[in-house]
Amino acid sequence: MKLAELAKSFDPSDIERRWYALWEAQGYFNAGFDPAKTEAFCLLLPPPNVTGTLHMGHGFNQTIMDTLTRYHRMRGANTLWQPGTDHAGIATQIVVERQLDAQGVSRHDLGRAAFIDKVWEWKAYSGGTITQQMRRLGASADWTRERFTMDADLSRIVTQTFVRLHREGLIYRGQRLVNWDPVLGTAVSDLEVVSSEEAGHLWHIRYPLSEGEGHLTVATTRPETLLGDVALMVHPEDERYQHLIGKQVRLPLSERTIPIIGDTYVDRTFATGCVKVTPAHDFNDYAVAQRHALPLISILTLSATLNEQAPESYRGLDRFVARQKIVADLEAQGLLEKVEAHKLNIPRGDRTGVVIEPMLTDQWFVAVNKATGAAGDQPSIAAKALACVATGEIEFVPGNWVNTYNQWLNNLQDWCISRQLWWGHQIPAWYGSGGEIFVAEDEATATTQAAAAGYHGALTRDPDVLDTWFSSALWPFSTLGWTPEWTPGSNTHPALDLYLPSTVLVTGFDIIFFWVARMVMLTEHMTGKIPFKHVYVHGLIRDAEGQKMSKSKGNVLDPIDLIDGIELDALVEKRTRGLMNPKQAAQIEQRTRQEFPSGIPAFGTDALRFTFLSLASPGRDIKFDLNRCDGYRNFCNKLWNATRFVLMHCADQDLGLDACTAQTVDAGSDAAASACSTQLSFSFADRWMVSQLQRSEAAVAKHFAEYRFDLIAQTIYELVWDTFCDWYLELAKVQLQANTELASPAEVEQRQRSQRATRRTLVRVLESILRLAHPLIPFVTEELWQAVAPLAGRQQAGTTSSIMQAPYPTAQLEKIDEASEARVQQLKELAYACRHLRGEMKLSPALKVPLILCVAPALAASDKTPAESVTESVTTPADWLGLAPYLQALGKLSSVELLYDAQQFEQRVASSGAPVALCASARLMLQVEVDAASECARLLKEIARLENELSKTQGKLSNESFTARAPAAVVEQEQKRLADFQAQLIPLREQLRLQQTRLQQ
RNA sequence: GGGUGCUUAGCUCAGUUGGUAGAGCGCUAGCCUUACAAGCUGGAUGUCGGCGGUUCGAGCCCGUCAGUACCCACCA
Repeated sequence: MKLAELAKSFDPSDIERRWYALWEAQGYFNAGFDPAKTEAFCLLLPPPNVTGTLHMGHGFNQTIMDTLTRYHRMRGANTLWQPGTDHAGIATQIVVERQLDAQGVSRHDLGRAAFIDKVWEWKAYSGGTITQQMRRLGASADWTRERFTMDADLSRIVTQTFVRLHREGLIYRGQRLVNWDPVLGTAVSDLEVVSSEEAGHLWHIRYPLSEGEGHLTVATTRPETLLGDVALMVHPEDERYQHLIGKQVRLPLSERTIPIIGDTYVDRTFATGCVKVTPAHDFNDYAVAQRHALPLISILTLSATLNEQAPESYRGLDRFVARQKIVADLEAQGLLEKVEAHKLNIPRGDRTGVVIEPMLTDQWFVAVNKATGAAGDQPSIAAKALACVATGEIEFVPGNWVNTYNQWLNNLQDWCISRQLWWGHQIPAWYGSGGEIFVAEDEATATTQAAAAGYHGALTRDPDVLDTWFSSALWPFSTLGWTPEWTPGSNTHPALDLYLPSTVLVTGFDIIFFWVARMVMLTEHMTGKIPFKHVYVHGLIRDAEGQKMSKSKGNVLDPIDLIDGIELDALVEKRTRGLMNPKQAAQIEQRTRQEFPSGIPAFGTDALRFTFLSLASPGRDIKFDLNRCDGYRNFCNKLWNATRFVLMHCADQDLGLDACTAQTVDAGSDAAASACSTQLSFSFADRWMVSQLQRSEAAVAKHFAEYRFDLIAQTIYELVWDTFCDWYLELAKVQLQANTELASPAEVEQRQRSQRATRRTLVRVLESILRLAHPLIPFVTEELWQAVAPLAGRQQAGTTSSIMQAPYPTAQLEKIDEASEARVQQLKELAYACRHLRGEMKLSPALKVPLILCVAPALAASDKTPAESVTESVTTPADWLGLAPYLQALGKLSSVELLYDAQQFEQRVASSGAPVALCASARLMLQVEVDAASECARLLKEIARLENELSKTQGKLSNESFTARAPAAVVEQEQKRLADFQAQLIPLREQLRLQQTRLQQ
């Protein structure tokens, strides 16, 4: 590509789609199976809901995964990013049911088969949305291996796993109290219930004693469940009630009498200290009933209306309607003592928002705490999952998430895996007419099993499906083509051999329980392998105020809108469309218009990705700040324009590549290096740039190893902007200036060799930077690399290779050049001193002024030996002369005059009264007329600053315990500072005296 | 009740063996400087939440208090 083709400004939309399509078509994302490669890197995409759309959390999560994948791929590993989607049983079924509702049809009207067909239709319609959006983010997942949890092969593995676990006694069916969603009509797991504090009441109800006068008063938040009470309970040591234990009370509104029992579960200090026991409708009461062998009386139907166990007048009433009627009836009978306002935690289904009802039902469970092994002598799956982390085989990053993981697994109850839904993996269990249970991979096998057991009647398959997370838990091996016959290393299952365990799981903390722990349990048990080696846990993306993004708050950002930009009206429409509560629309609209008065500009994918990465500090949620996006779009533009600069100076120029190819220099061969030296003459600035590059490369490698994406981004940002653009390009401009006044042919020759070296450094450093940055910002780097790589000898002109196939840069520490670094450091300090002086003097940037630079040792007045400073690394007049042209350019100087005689310098200062700055032992004087008064003020300020520093340092050094106990290097450093401050103060005070004299005249 | 974070410039955040407090954005003064005004150059801005301890020395380590956020468990 020629310079002419690189637009003046960077336009992301133009390049993004083009490159993605090409990468995918070329198969660059495909899993690696190269036996010659020693490393393997594998990532599992946490499968998003197949019918979902991309949100900021996905964008963040996937940017991290893609960055890791691209990094390891370029580093030469066999690489697989395994994508796929989840059938998301409950969520998807709800969506389709709502669509049917809108047409006035229920799923029961359709019937199971027709309903499932409808869901598949919906999946076919909307199933590609999220994976298409992932592509917009640049996600380099191997789409040829994309899986869906309900694919035939994955479903088969689900069944096989279920059957095996059942055979091993680790899956069982039983009647238990489970969380029941009465609207959805299914059980849900503990994790799918969210409790939040809501305003309610505490009803104080009198239970008359069966014998004699009096009553006990019970406080309850759920008066309607009174009909299912089987006892009253008091604390056995409660003196108020002790004597009543063993007596009976009459259950109000019912003909039953129930006993009074004692149990230490009761808190004597809360309410009346007397509790009703309703084991069929409360988890704690259920446990009490088990302890006391009490009966269970369920008074609710599965849709939470009162059933035939309730007195006739209540039957058929909804639980909340029944509550009102019961309270009214109690009041009428004088049994309602009082009603108090009371805040309590209400459990709701996380998908439906419906109040969850503990319900006694038959369900399937995974026995997570049951010993495994044929003889029952092996640890439970939960214990094994704990062990994988305890031994360090699986490592959490950041490490403190281990606590969360351990705590959960240590308190784990059996996992209810059956759901009374239609969309999902149907449970492979068949029932005989007498309740016989046959679990098998298919009906034929079940029939055979039944026959063997002596049952020859009809079989009915269990209508229930499995919890979505059951199939998700198998994802690490089900996506890799697992079969029960797999033995590791047998070459029959190459993907499993290479990619199980995967390298790292990248996830938010919210699914450690849902997914991470369950993957560890089931993958370990089924395959004997851990599912992944590292778990990188990242934070949640929040809005600018730190609020969770949610539809109802109307603060959701769509990553695609940040990439493409969106008009205000469209954004408002999007945020207010389809609200559960349409009343919020006005407020959301107002806030949106206030926050984004002109909509959201298009930042492009690279800027968005860079923003995510630079915000990815460990252990922190992320307040997403659009200003950062803006800044990183500017960064992409900076890189773009730096490339324009390099191309402008290097395209069609002699870069010395013929004698000295990129590869041979990389190899560090002496022969190549000597061939180079005849053509190339690298300046200290060139060597400094190369040296800085090595340091950044080493830093990036370290940060990748530690998953510090924020620091990777920061390192690259600083390398590009500060080091390469702000300094090296400016230095290179000086080196590339056409010098027409060279006298001898030898000087001309030397100039050519030097400029050739500079161009070469420009091109090769830029080319390395592009590769270094590619995993973070893939699109702009690819686009620019196409233009730069041929110049750098990395790519043959006219070929179609990609930066994706180029190797990742690694630091060559032998190229670190401390001497050149010291010289550039000195040059920078001199430039800063000039600029600072100019600023203080309020000189126009357009005005070029002469500089007189005194480099004689000016410390004669000090009896201390000047400690070594960077200045002393430049020793010869020739070196000083070498710095002059750079300083002239960087400091906007018309000329640089060097003085080696301090006295002479001081005379010049005295005669002109010009401002002087200090830079280590060098002194700089700008030859400009200054106002003596303002110069005095400036000097006083500077002297005061130095005196303050000086006294701090003196204080330290006069402290004997400091000099005695601090390390020698630290003491030495303080002594050096002291000397420097003293040395600097001398000329400043002299200068001040001079200016004050002028002022008086 | 149990657990985990966080508190550093106006805002968002870095600060990894304890040794001179940083970045971006914003603010401000000035610049169309031959890659970039999505830019360049200069400047201002901090009792590093409070208190106590360890140490020659603490933003960092320890204790404690306060504020704040989240996770788990739910006293009916």
